[in-house]
Amino acid sequence: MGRPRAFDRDTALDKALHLFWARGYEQTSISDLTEELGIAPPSLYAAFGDKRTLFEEAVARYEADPRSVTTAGLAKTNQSDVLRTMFERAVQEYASKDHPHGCLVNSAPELAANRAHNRNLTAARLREVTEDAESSDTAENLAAFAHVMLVGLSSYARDGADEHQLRAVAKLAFHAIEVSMETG
Amino acid sequence: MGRPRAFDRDTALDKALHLFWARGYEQTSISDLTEELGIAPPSLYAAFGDKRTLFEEAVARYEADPRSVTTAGLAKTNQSDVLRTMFERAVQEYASKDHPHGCLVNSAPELAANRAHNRNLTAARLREVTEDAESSDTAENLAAFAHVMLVGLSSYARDGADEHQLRAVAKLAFHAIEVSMETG
DNA sequence: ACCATTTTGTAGTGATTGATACAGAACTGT
DNA sequence: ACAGTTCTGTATCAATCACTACAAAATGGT
Repeated sequence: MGRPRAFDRDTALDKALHLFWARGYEQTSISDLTEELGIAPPSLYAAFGDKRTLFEEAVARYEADPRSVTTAGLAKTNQSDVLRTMFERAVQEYASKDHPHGCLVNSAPELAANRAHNRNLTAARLREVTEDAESSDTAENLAAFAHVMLVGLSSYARDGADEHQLRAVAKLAFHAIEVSMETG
Repeated sequence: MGRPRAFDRDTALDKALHLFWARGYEQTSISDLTEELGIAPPSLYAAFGDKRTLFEEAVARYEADPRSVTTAGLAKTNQSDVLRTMFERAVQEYASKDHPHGCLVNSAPELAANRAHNRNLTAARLREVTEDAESSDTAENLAAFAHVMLVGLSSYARDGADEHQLRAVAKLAFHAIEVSMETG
């Protein structure tokens, strides 16, 4: 019913996501968005609501990606695999040339709630797959350490570090985790 | 000569620093600054130049503080002490109630050059205090790991983590470093 | 007392911000 | 063919951005 939309909403959302990813929420203006998406402001507002709503939908799209670092880790069935998978995925993704460097969620100051959610998911998963019951009270600490590392790796990638440099750091971090799990 | 300044330049710079620290460069407007500093725009511009120059001077003031995390670490005379000092200082400072949470340099996207500088200083110091010559080629990796941790801890503190939570993460990180140094 | 110099407060600059009013265009259902 | 609905493009809106023109006020030097 009515005049059909002249652009593809999904690809437009994807372009918006990449803009927010590269520049951040505040630094991305409506002018930037309408130019990049090739549409006029009224079309953008009709399709996505206001700027904040568009940002939230873009973040939701970002987090729904199965390539997501946290999501990939949660699929594993023991603590070591969960965390190694997260680090390796971060190393591969954060410096990728296919999209802006770093992690959208770990870069945006306004996404603290998302970070807390991911950290909680990780902690819950680490508790879930724990075999030795005595190390379960450190699941929160392990998750906190892992996500602190991810934030740091994201920043490092944004500052220009390549995959090789990220991996060198991740290797040290994973070392810490294995030692921690052994000593309980 | 001429009419004397009606405000103290040094305390004004300090207030500006705290505003930038809490909100970031782009998110801090001239209006915010003139209101917080209690002066009118012409006074601000006459005393500090434009916004960017004021920001740079504020950052210089921030980094000149001897309580600075990196500075404190560089004073130590062996690798373990250098890094432990940095972590402990970060844990104490990043969640302090005396000033905005986190680290100004590790939070601002526009301060990548400062981060690289601090990382290089740390790597150089770690190389300098190395006794075992064979572990010297990992000084860059150690420094990179440490500063990735610091960025992550800064973000964690900004997200609301308290000193206790930061210390739990830092303890794991320091564990990683000691293991790495032992295994060469 | 007067001049030169610097700061102050007021008021405003043009540019950009997020968001819209409005009219015409393009579709569907009857 | 026509009504109803939705989208598009132009042309804005008020608010805020970083920044400054201007004149009065406050000093030191002579």
